[in-house]
Amino acid sequence: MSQPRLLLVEDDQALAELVEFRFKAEGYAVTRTDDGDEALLLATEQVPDVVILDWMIEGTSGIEVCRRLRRDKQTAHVPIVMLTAREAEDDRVRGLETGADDYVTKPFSPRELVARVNAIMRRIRPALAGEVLAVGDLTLDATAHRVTRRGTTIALGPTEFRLLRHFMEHPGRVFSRNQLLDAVWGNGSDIELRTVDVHIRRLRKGIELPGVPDPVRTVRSAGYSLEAV
Amino acid sequence: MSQPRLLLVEDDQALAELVEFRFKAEGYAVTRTDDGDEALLLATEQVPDVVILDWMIEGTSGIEVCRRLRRDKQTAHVPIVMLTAREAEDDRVRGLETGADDYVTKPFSPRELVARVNAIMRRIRPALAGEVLAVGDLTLDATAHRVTRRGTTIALGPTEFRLLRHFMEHPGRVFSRNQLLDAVWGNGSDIELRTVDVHIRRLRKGIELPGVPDPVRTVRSAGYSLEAV
DNA sequence: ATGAAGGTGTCACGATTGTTTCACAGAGCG
DNA sequence: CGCTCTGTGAAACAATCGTGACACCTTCAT
Repeated sequence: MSQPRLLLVEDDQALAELVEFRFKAEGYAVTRTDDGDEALLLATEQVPDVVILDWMIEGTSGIEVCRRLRRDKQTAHVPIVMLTAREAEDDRVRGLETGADDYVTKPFSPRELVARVNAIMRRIRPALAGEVLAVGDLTLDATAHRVTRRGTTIALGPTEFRLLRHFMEHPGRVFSRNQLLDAVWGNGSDIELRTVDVHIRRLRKGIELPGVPDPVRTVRSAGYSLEAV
Repeated sequence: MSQPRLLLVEDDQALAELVEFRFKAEGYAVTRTDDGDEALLLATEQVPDVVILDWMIEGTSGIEVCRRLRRDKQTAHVPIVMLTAREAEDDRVRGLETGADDYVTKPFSPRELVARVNAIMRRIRPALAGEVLAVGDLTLDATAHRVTRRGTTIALGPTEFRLLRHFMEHPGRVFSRNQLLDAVWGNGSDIELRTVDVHIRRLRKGIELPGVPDPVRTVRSAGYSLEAV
C-alpha cells in the first residue's frame, strides 16, 4: 500500500534483473515486462507510480509507449524515465518533449537511476516524503489541513488541529499542560492551565468513533499523550 | 505574472547569458545571479518556480545552496536542476540525493536544458505548459482562458480566473490569505487581507451550479482550498 | 473625448464559529 | 475516607467569516 509501484519495461534481461533487484531493495514493488504492448496493458490494469522505459523494445517502440501512456487519461500523469543507449541529443530532447520526465543514457549506474527515480518520487508523491503524519489509525495532512481516522474525514477546530498535530509529531510522549500551552498556544500566553483540559475534551470528542478506544491518554498529575491505537 | 519564474545561478557569464536568452524566448521570467548567498536571498524574496544551479559557484557552493533551499520550508519544494562540468557519477548521485531534481552535465545543449526544465514545469505547473487542468468537475484551459463546470462554460473575472488557476494547480492544499496574495496578486502588493475573501466569494458565485456543492473550502483561521467534488 | 460597463479594493455589520473561564461532579489514590 | 486531580456542561467572551454596498479605476465602443 505504501510501497511505490514501479513498472519496468526493458528487454535486456540481465539489465532488467539488475535494475529490478536494486529497486526492490529500495522498497519499490516492481513489475517487469519486455514488451511494449504488454506494458500498456499492465499500466492501465494497475496504474504504477513511476515507469522506467527503454527506448528500444520489442512490440511497440518505447517512444510510442510513452506517447500512449500520456494519451490515456488514467496514466497521463505517471512519471516516465526513459532509458536509452543513444547519445544523440536529438533523441533525448525528443524523448523529453514526448512527455518523459527524465532521461538516462546507457551505460548508467543503477545507483544513479535509483537516485533519479527517488528524486521524481519526492516531487510526485509528497505523501511518501513524510508530509502526512500517521499515528495508529489517525492521519493528518498539514498542507491540506485534513485529519482522517479509519479513512473517515474528521472536522476539528483550529486549536484542536494544532493540538493533535503536536501530539502526532511526538507520538507517545506525555506533555504537561504548561508544555502544551507553550507548544500549541505559543509561549508567553497567559492562559489558565485548565483550559487545556477543555480542548483535550473537544479533541477527544472530535476524533471519537463508536467502538474504537480513545487514543488520548490522561496521565494523572503529569499531563496528556497520544497513543497509537 | 503568469510567466513561470526561473532563478539561474551561474558564474560563467557567457553561458549564463546564453541560457537566460533561451529561457526568455521560452516565456520564462529569468532572474540571474552568480553568487550563492545572493541566490538564497532572491529565492526567499520571491520564490521561483524552478532553479538552475551551477555546482561550482562563488560564495556558497552549489550543493550547499541546494541543501539550504531544501531546508527552508518556503523553498523546500522548488525543483532544482544542477549544472556541472563533472562527469563523475558520484557527484551526480550526491547532487540528486541532496535534493536536486535533475542533473545536466556540461557541455550541454541549451535545447536539452530547456526540454528538461519544460518537463519539470509540466509536472509542477501544468497550466503554464498549456495543459488543461481538471479538478473534480471543474476544467480550466489556461491558454484558451476558459473554465467549465460539468460541461457548461463559466465566465470569470481576471482575478477570479487567476485565483481558480492557482487553486487548481494545487488541489486540496490550503492557502492562507497572505499566500494567495503573493501567488495571485504578486508579492509586494499591499492589499488588505480581507480583500481575498471578497474574491473568494466572487469565485464561488461564478462557479456555483444549482444542486452542486461548493468546491471552495473555508478552513477557519487558516485559509481556503479547492476540493474535488 | 465621453459615457457605459465591468472589475477591483475597502469597509462595516451581522452571523457564525471558536475560546476561555468557572463551578461542580466524579474519579483515582493513598 | 479525605485529598487531589480530571471530566464536563454552560455561559460569557472573542475571533473570524460572509456579504452587500460603494467609491474608484479600467477598458472599450461610440
